[in-house]
Amino acid sequence: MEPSEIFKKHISKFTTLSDADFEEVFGFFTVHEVAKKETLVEEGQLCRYHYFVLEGMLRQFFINEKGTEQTTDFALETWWLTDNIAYEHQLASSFSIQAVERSRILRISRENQEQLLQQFPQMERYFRFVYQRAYAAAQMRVKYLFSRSKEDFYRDLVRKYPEFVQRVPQYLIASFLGFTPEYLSEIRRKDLS
Amino acid sequence: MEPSEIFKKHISKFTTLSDADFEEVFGFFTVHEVAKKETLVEEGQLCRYHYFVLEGMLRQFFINEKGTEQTTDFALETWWLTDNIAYEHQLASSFSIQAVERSRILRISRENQEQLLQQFPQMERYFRFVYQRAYAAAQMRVKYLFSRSKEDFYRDLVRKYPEFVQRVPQYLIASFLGFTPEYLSEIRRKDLS
DNA sequence: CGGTCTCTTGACGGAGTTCAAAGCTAGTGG
DNA sequence: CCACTAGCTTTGAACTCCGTCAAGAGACCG
Repeated sequence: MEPSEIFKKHISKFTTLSDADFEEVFGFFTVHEVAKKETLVEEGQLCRYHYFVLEGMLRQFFINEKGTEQTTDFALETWWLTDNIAYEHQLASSFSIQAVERSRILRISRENQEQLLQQFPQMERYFRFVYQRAYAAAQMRVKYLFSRSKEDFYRDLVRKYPEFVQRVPQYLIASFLGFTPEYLSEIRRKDLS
Repeated sequence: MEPSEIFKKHISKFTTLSDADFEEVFGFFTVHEVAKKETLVEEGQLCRYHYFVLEGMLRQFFINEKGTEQTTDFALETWWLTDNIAYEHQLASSFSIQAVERSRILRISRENQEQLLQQFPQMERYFRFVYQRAYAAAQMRVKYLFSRSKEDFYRDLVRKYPEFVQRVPQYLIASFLGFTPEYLSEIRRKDLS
């Protein structure tokens, strides 16, 4: 499917735009191919763009005090991703963003997004939904982080998103769930017997 | 300060409304006094409203598997709070919401909020900012939860928000940081010597 | 096939929990 | 306005989950 088609389909879930308007709106974005493990944002650098995943998968992570990568988020098809604070105020980013797989994405700069919203106020509604949904997901994530043991994190993930667990290497699963690959290994061993 | 004044001041940070429009917008909300420990939303029940804190403090929590309250969020003056998923889709709530202190709040129902947004599209911009900010805060929260020990959680909180730590009982601090009151006590003892 | 990622195994240690009991404090009613 | 009590906070001992370190076994890519 064409990038514009994917994006149009997503927008039309939340707001209405004429075909002519959509063409113009789409002009604010650029399409990019990114290779597996390619970095889009580097922790500590400016975060200039907001990313929309057309195909593939991005992840957000930071380097913790022990010097290991802690993954905080994955973005799959039709999800937006950026370091919101760094993007909004054009500050140094607290996270890196990297492609997990070969991906196709849309990208928009801070200035373009602001201009887009000025010119097409209907897009305020679209982004209101996008942020509301993302916030709701983050709220549930926090609840989840507090409600279960690390062992349960893994078991639940396997039960709810088996294809995702297949799609992603184990060390990233461990990094996302906040524990060591060694411990993940131990859980998996238990599951076999 | 008058409720309408507090709210108007907040709205005007993000969008512009004429005085006449503001009057009408304000009509979609109702003002309420809530007593200390009064419950606004009960886990498992419908979450009918979105709350805006004028004065005082609300908290959001759930009952974890061990049967103890886990606080996930506090909302102070000018912050919005609700269970976003339950509110948006009018489903059973995953959280309870309770007043920590005697508070004054604004309240809007799901239907009214939708109608408000239809009638005053400028308010889409306002809520877009509200959710964007809340999402950004939640994103940093997740990073934070992964990057420090529980001992550091407490130390950082005291350093960054000493008035807040004074304002709230210790068992709520422990519940918010995700550890036991006993362990909090142990940390405090260390700090004295 | 050779080397570099990735995953597994096991021994040990420490941060944080649990349980039980005692000391404190603040709000309530008399 | 004082006294009583329920609810908060502190202590200490035993225990557990999970991280660390080190080393070996697979697996995948050029």
